[in-house]
Amino acid sequence: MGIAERKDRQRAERERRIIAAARVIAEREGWSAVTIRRLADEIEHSQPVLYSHFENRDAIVSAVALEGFREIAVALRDAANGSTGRNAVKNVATAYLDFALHNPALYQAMFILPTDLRFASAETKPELRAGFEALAAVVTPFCADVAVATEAFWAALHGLAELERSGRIRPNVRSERIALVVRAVVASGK
Amino acid sequence: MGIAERKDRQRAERERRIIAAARVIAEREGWSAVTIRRLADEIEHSQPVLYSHFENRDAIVSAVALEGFREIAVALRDAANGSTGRNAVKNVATAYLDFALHNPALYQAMFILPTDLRFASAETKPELRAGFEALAAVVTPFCADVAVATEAFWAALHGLAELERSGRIRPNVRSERIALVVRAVVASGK
DNA sequence: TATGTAGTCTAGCAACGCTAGATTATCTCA
DNA sequence: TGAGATAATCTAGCGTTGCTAGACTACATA
Repeated sequence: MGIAERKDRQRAERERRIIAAARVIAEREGWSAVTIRRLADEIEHSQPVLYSHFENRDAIVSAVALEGFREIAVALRDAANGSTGRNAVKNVATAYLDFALHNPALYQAMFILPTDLRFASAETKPELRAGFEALAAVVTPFCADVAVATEAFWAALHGLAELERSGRIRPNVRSERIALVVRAVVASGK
Repeated sequence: MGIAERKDRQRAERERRIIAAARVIAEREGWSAVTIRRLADEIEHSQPVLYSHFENRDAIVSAVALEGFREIAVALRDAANGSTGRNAVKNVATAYLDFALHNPALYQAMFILPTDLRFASAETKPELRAGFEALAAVVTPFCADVAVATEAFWAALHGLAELERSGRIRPNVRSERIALVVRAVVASGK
């Protein structure tokens, strides 16, 4: 009987719609506009239904964040593809900032809002590793301790994204800052 | 008559107590525990009194953040004092991370939570400039475009602080990452 | 056709930021 | 000194939030 399967499919589809609605509302009106009641309206069900999918509101944010980690990994890999050495570093750095600044709410879910995602440990989900590894890949040719260098590279990019997003550094010299970071990564190698 | 002066003093003292209470609670239990009712209890007044001091809850966070900007400027200047060149860069970088990681709630108010503070423009308050200038001072010997280099240096430090605070990078290799950033700043000069 | 089970909804709790309007304390001036 | 104006403060409550207990409904099994 395919009844159970159909129900499973419908349930999964509903969950997808919750996550998609949360993301759209967050990107359009900010995360404070993403309320349980609003999401319930959006999927045309009552509020308790949301709690049969997610433990609480934070878990919904986490689900959106996870989507973001999958997407940024793809974006970074794409950016690295076809180029090597210094150019690869620059392309990846630029892609990272583009991603962060074009999807501010998504990036916020990934890095700012409280989530239950685990990092930097053995049980870190592969989705969360993928982006890090894309950064590591382009950094590798230039350094001895890849792990440390990648963490520093990542931190620089995250800092640039956050400070620019919150209006603390000048938007019009972004490429100069990127150039500086790229030069630092490349120079640290020799 | 000193009556008006006494009242002004008492009012200022009460405002100080509100800010101090907010900071203590935030540092102990997180910013979500900092509610208007809780602060009103703490200063032994009713809630509306708080709104005679601050426009809304965000303004209280901003006041705490401003305190943080004053303190970090002092910490960075102290760290730079007495050393020069490469050592000064390293001391300031270390002091920045120590400050951020020892006062997580304060740092969060300064950089993460929504506030009405203005940055990177003509009417930026001097308190907000001071820290930036302390960073600029130690970077200056090593670069042509000081403004851009300082922004990048700041971004790297902020990224390191944030990623470590949120458990995304390994705490036990902090000094290696700092060394790398310092090397990058120094190398970018020549 | 009766019974058990999953799924969903209605209704409401406690806590939140914030505020209108009543109340109390303080100052001014005849 | 006492009456009226002004300023400071409080009580009480609005609308909204995340979350949930308990009622209800639809469906599968016997």
